Amino acid sequence: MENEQVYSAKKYRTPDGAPADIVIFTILSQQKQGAKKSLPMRTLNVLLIQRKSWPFAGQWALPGGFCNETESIHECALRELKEETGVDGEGIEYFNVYSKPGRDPRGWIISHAFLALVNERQLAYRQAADDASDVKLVPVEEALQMELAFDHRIILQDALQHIRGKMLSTVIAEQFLPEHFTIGELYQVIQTVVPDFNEKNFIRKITSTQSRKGIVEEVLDNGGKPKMSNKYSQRAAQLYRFTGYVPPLSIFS
Amino acid sequence: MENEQVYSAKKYRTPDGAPADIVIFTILSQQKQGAKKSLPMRTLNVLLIQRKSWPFAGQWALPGGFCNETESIHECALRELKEETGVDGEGIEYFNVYSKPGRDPRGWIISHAFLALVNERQLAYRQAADDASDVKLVPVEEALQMELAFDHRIILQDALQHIRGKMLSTVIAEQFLPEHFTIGELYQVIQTVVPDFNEKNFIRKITSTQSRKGIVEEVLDNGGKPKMSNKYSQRAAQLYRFTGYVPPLSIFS
DNA sequence: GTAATAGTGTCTCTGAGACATTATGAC
DNA sequence: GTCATAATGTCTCAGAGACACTATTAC
Repeated sequence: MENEQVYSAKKYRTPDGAPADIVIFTILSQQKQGAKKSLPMRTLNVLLIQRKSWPFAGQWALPGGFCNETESIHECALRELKEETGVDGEGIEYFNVYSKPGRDPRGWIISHAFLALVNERQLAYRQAADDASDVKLVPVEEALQMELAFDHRIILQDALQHIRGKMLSTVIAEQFLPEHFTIGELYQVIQTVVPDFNEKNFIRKITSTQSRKGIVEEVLDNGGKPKMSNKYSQRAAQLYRFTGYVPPLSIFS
Repeated sequence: MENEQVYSAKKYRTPDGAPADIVIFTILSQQKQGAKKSLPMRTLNVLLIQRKSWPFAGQWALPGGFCNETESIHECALRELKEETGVDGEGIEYFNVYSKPGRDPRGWIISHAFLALVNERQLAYRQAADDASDVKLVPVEEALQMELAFDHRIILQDALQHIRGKMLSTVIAEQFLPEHFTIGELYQVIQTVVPDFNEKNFIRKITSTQSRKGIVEEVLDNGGKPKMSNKYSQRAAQLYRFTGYVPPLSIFS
């Protein structure tokens, strides 16, 4: 049996590595100046590292690293996320593989791309990892203009498209929100990721429309009264939380 | 540079192979007996091959094969599909990677799973390929009960879940249909893949509902009159085709 | 008062759901 | 006439869209 394994494994040219690359998205908030209480400016950012060794030394790239034999690629991505950002993420998702011959000058290297949505607050302790001389958050629009290492621009584009679809069809917005949030915050998060998103009576649809009822629910305080927040406005807004329910989607309705 | 490549590539333990496995779905139709003209029984089937060599010799498995250095994994999957079924498929889709340590007794082998939807008619010339002693189509429900090689049962389960989501959110039903089809056929194809699918006034929704208008369009004959078909019924039914339009989906409407 | 956001009232028109009903045409 | 499927009629009620209006409260 051991013989057979060796035989089979060495018969052909084998890949030179199977890394996981992670597109780590976060939303940065910036207090609008002038206004005292107002909804912040939010921007979708992506975490990039500056490579310090060949190939593409000095260029910016997505964080990632090679997978070991003893872990699955998913575990590898979690490990890299932890190393790169200090985040114990659960919300990572695999979305594509990149294997075009010649994509990596080091050889035949098949990259597995993940995306992670990380709350700005969780990124407080981020630091440069072993093979990066620097780490920074870059607004996605800006990152897409940069000359990233490898095929990382393509990966970023794909990730962005993927996250946009997910933002509207699932409840991943919760990754960017505190546990309790106002409808205004939710709306703003969706718009930050999907700029085209524009729903007129959003509060009504999300809170009282029959078919979507159950996506969010109101948060009550000890006395059974709705919890409110006036963090962003003079008039306090009601707080909601996600229930975990996701309505089924169908183009055939 | 050449030195650096070799250095980098040989520094670590590298994978022993990166295959593509393909879940090939097809719908088989069976004339109902008794009735002369009636909609056929349709069953979702998956193509399996019987392995003739170690490991899992004699067991049934998904078709697939190892990727070469000179091709992307996507190209590899297309090649395997062609070899296995003779189909020049365009409609293949990558959906997941399987890399759990120990999943393949031959070593560290990371499998990339694709799915293909193939029309029953295109499968006419299928034949056993090099590393398979037999090929057959198995109803998915049955295949899920079988002891498949490797982690192929899991892969099949994931593929099935994936195709069900896609069937309702995109227009992949067209892969299973002739160019011109009746609303009844479309309905039946959807139901074959998604047994729970049950829409009451389907014909109205698909043909006259504003928001879905444009998914299908009527087919006209030379004289500008709607084309009809009475293949499945005494009363002729109108024929439609897909336009390629897919309405956007959102849980926030 | 003003600013900035939260939330409601009201009207129209589309369309989903539920069925019953009618249409067609080979046999 | 029968059978099997195709298609329409009709009613109700949910809900999307538009947009003006009111509410709250720190400053």
